[in-house]
Amino acid sequence: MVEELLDAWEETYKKGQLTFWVFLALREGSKCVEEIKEFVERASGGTMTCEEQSLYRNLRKFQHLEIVEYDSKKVSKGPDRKYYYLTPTGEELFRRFVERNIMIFTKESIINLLTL
Amino acid sequence: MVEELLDAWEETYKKGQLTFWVFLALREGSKCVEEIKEFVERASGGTMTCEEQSLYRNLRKFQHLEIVEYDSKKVSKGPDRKYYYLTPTGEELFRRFVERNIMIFTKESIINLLTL
DNA sequence: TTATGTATTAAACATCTTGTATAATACAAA
DNA sequence: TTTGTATTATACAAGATGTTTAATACATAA
Repeated sequence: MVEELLDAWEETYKKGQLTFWVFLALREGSKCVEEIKEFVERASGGTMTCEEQSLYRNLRKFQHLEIVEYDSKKVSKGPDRKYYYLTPTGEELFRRFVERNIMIFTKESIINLLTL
Repeated sequence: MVEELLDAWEETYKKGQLTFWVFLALREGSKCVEEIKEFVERASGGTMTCEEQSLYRNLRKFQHLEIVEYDSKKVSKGPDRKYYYLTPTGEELFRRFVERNIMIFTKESIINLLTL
């Protein structure tokens, strides 16, 4: 019984947190969708996951808000990939967000990513 | 412009986190709705807020799930108040949740509340 | 050239949470 | 009896993510 509650709680808890993780990913350097997804899952120790569709949707929105931009890069196979990065506005937004909110990580691997 | 984005981001970011804060509050000891609200705002350094209606709604749901119960207590003025507390199932749920998820607080005032 | 695979964009629907508003109920105290 | 307060109940709005289904664009292989 506790398992179902736990799953439901976790699912809900993570809603709304993806933006934060995307910013965390892009602060490391520009990344394509696949790399962002990998970053999120790895950096969170597997506790955060996301669908690529959600990333595409978010990134397009962030583009319109002018907080991310991208460069198209050729890769070995298939069509070009878009490598996203934070604009100065995006950087400032993230900085302000972390200043104003309680940010929440107990795993050492994350804490050093939060250094501003 | 950054201000509006920040407000919108924060509003979304906090959705789904109230459950966590309610559990955090009740782990300190049984509390009525008003006290839970005060706890959340104080313990989060003002970064988390919530409406009492949302607490009532959540607590009723938690009751049905048998993760919280309450005792009615007489107070100096007005009708009795319900003082909620975690059931053993609720305690276990919280413990498991914190084990399984990256919990995210940089403010010292919160970190010691997370001690299990 | 044609067919195939992959990245990306798009739109719609479901589910869930919180904010907000509006009522209704229950009960203590003036 | 009237008033104030705690609680329950309902409904709607706003947002986010998961999921599904298509469509578009383009590189590469056959």
